[in-house]
Amino acid sequence: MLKYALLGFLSIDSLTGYEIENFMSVSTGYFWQAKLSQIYTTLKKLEEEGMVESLVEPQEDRPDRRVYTITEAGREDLRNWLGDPVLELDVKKDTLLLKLFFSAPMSKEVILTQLRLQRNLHQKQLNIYRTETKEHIQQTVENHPQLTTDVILWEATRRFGEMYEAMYAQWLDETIIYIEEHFPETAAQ
Amino acid sequence: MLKYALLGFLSIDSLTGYEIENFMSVSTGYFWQAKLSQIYTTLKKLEEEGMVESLVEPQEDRPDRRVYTITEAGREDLRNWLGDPVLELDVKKDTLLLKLFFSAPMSKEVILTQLRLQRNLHQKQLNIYRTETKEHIQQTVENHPQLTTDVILWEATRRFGEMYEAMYAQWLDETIIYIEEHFPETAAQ
DNA sequence: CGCACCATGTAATGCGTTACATGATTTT
DNA sequence: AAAATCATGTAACGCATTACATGGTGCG
Repeated sequence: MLKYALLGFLSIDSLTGYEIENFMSVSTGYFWQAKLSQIYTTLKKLEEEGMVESLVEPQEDRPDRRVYTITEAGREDLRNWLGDPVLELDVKKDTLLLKLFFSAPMSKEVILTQLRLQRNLHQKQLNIYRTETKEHIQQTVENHPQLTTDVILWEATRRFGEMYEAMYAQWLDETIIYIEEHFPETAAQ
Repeated sequence: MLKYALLGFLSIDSLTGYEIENFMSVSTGYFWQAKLSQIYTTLKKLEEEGMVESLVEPQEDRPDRRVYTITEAGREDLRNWLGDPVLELDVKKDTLLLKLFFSAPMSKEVILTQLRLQRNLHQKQLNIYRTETKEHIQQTVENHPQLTTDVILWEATRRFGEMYEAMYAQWLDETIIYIEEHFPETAAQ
């Protein structure tokens, strides 16, 4: 599926693998990520499939840049995928929830320490969505007015991130209070 | 990490791979899932590592049941993992968000169809958390009063699922209205 | 008559991460 | 002096899914 993320970025502009990784980490990164190594190998595969083409720009004192451009076949594949209805919900693996589920043998304090730490992490992420991510989107529309339609959708995904983190922090607050009041002092086992 | 989910289930009771899959699909399934094939191979690996032991119960007219029991080493490994602080947020891959992010070249109607379909899926999942999952937890505590402490934590994860789906549905409602009012009628490209 | 449930496993394939390999320029 | 940025790629490994292989019982 990374395939379509790459085609998506290249449908906006021709880019190198390195540049795609940069954009990804501040945009789709919160719901779709990849390491550089996987981006490079996937781009290579996409070129073999005829979905993208690459041109090498020689550089001095640095590795040459390999700039990828989407082909018409790539655009069509992307459009078909975008139009395909999403019929199933993605399972969202969550380490904290998994630990909490099996934490009955742990002490109340260990559980609360976990939850309070998590509270900080989610609050930080919430602030990122509200400041950095928001600014990033606003600057894009100022510098590239032709992306106004894209920006409407990017802002919708940013707003999702904001609501998600606010909900997570809220749930943690409630859960911390509940555990403080109802979890037995001594371990169950 | 599936390793710890399996140790977690076996820390509550001795079970077969098949039974673990059944419990998983109605409990941790929403934040940690695995296919039977992976469960079987992982249990085998855990036995080689000395974390679990298995006994074969012969059966007639059916494959013999292989019942796994957690060892003291397994319990210790699980406890260590449960106490380890979770320092990073899991990236939650979301196909719908990825599609939406790159949907600027699609028509307004295609996008709205996607979002409305998704609205139904999340509403259904919300109902499952509110009815089936809730009943399942209540029956567990009635049939196994010694699991009262576990059930406090299971209910917390169920509540997370409920809040998550309610938030997702809410975001979809707002996004649908926003797109209806602000997305251009003709494709941007 | 077909489907779901019970019950176990292996093999092949695909997706993703970590480690390896290189190396100049710019910022702190 | 150390770390981050720019810039590309391969190799090894680990985690996850799909397909293959087997087969009886019970329900609608």
